[in-house]
Amino acid sequence: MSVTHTDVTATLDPCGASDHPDCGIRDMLDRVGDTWTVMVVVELGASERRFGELQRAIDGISQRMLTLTLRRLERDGLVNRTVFPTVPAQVSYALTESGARLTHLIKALADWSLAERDAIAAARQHYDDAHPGHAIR
Amino acid sequence: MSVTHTDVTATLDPCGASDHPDCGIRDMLDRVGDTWTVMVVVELGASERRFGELQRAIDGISQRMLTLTLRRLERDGLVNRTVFPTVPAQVSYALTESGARLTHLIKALADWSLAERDAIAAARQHYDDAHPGHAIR
DNA sequence: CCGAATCCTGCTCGATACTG
DNA sequence: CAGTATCGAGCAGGATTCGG
Repeated sequence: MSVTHTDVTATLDPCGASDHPDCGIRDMLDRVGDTWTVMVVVELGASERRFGELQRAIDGISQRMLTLTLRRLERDGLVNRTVFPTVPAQVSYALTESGARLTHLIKALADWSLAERDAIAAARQHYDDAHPGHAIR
Repeated sequence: MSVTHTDVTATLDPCGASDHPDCGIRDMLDRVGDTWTVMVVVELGASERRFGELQRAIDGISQRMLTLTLRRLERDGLVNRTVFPTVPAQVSYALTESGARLTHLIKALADWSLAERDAIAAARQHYDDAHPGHAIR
């Protein structure tokens, strides 16, 4: 009873799923859904970081993916890249204003995940029990 | 100055990027980031739908992906599947309570996307102008 | 009408090695 | 330290076909 699901379509309708396939929101969703983007933004949300610091902080990320992720974020104006002409070179990354706002969105994602995780885990358990051998994934 | 990015790490830290690789939040992010999941949930947020209706409403989705997406949502307890034993069979899908709450999250995503889309488009344009030939993606 | 099964392809990502 | 370049494996996802 508490939850009503009415106004989402109001927001999405002008460029919603029902209409033309590409509406710009997809680009954003792809980024948020990206494994590494979220982690990088969270790290940078804590404080400005250097390349190597990020790589060490984010477990399992490869040089390549860190580079790509940072480039995309930079391109989208969510991260600032600063090069210090020292030897060897030092490069620092920090969130921009837009990046900081992205941070709020990620917080919403995290809150939702934490709130729903138990319910979803239970639902999965129940489903898997009811459908043995039927591996969805 | 309006935007502070402090408490995100507070939320994510207990199972954050800095720590162990898998913390459950990733599962959720993967779903939200999924191309079709969001569209399906938005459609179902408007109203209960049948399989064929969904396929016609969501432009470009294949049978296969619609099936897979719905199965995952069902498994996670976000969608209820109801079979009417008519001939031929009719199957209806509707959001559960949890699914409706997911709807709120998606609204947050959509709001953010709309709010930032112009800034990001401009940033990209600027970046691409400054880095010609350097295709990030 | 709903969906499972099979095949096939392109793209993403990881590993590795090399520059400034 | 901070990247770029290249190659190869794995998997997501489209097309197609068949079953209930």
